[in-house]
Amino acid sequence: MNYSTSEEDYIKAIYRLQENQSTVGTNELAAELKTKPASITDMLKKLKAKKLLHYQPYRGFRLNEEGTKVALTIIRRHRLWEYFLSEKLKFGWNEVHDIAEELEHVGSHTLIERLDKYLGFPRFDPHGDPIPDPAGKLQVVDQIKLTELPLDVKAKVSGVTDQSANMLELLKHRHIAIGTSIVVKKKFDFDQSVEIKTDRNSPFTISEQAAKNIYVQYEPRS
Amino acid sequence: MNYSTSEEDYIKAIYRLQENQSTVGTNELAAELKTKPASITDMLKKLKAKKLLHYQPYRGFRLNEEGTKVALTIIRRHRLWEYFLSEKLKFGWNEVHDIAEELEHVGSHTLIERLDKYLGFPRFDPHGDPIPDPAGKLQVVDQIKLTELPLDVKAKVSGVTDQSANMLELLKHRHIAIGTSIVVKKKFDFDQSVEIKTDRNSPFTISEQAAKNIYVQYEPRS
DNA sequence: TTATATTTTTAGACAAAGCTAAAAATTAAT
DNA sequence: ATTAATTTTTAGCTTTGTCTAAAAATATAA
Ligand SMILES: [Mn+2]
Ligand SMILES: [Mn+2]
Ligand SMILES: [Mn+2]
Ligand SMILES: [Mn+2]
Repeated sequence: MNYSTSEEDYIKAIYRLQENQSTVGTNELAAELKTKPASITDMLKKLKAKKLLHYQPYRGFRLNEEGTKVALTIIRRHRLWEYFLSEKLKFGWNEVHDIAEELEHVGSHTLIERLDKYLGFPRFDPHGDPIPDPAGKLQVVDQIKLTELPLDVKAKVSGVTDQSANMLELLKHRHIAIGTSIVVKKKFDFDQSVEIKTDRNSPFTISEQAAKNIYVQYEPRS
Repeated sequence: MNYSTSEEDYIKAIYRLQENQSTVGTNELAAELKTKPASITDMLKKLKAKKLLHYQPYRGFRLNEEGTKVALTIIRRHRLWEYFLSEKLKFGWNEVHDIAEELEHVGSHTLIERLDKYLGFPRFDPHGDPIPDPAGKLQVVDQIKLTELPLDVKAKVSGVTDQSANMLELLKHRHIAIGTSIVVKKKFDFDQSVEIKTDRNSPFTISEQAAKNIYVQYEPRS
């Protein structure tokens, strides 16, 4: 089957939202895609007709097996292009997303497989997110939130959940990137903020809000 | 200004057609784009409203300066991607066109400039066609048709006009590619067919139809 | 358990891009 | 100079994907 750019973006957004919740709502998806709820209902009918999701009017929706597979191939394309842009064209990790958002819709199967090979079969994109394999299997990563890391244990930054411009700016300012070594020196119970130490900086404090969006792994990367 | 995928394909097709003739017709463009004449008329009105071409109903049309500039930036994107696909991803020169036809519509300006740099500022695409520079200037190439090459003068294949699958198959079979050294041994006045000799083959004959689509240059490449 | 608020769907419109069939203009042929 | 053939445009319909405003369903609160 072949899907339109719009359909692909909807599928991808539903996948993203249903990772946390068990079922996705209309308003929520409308906000995610910056469209209006009415448009969501329309598209849901089409995607249901194409048997990509379970959907009971008023009851919310969820991708089925086929829909999930489609989502993962789009995510694969997206993340491979992000890797290309960052690794080969030297874009900053905060610049790659928007361009990949367009490139991901170029359909050719061979294109993606050759790109993958050319890039050396990378397993993580520049944001630390795993790249699904050709069959749509996702690497399981043993990463934990920075807020869950025990005191004085050295770990490496492996991913960032919130990839908004604001968050990326904060990380850039603190010289935190994928691979940065990091140790939590203190947690303040008052506001859950954490004091951390990286190789390149003297200790500093970041908010809980920031910390819970940063993922780390114990030393050896899987 | 920003143009839709359709608009870009129309502009590019008009550019291609008006290279030979002074003015382009509706049926002609419809054939080129595999659409119906009525659709052409509709789109022409839009492009005229956007001031990209001269157009008098029933009288034909032609890109103006602005339209030509737009056409050349699309062609630039197309040919840079073709070069990438062929050079980096090892696609055959007969496979790159269709994929580039999609990639060319990804708009980011920086993307194209960085891609250009990454590729080492190539000046010709895999079919031997010149890549417009960032300002939209086209290399002038001193190439002539194989039919115009004098007898026994060594030249190099520099381009192919007809890039249909059939033509490319013929060239592949004869081991003719961009850069191949070639000498015309004889021209048959009866049907204008030419006998040629390449490095890798004993002499053989090709039709006028094929020969006039092959362009060659005298030894030093500009 | 009614009343109120929120969420979701429906109804009706619109712009982009395409098509078919019919009308109009232009060109070519008697 | 008519008539015939060809080219081009117009009129009217269709499909996607979007929107606003109103109606319906569900959830929350008094
Ligand atoms: Mn996208
Ligand atoms: Mn990413
Ligand atoms: Mn195209
Ligand atoms: Mn080409």
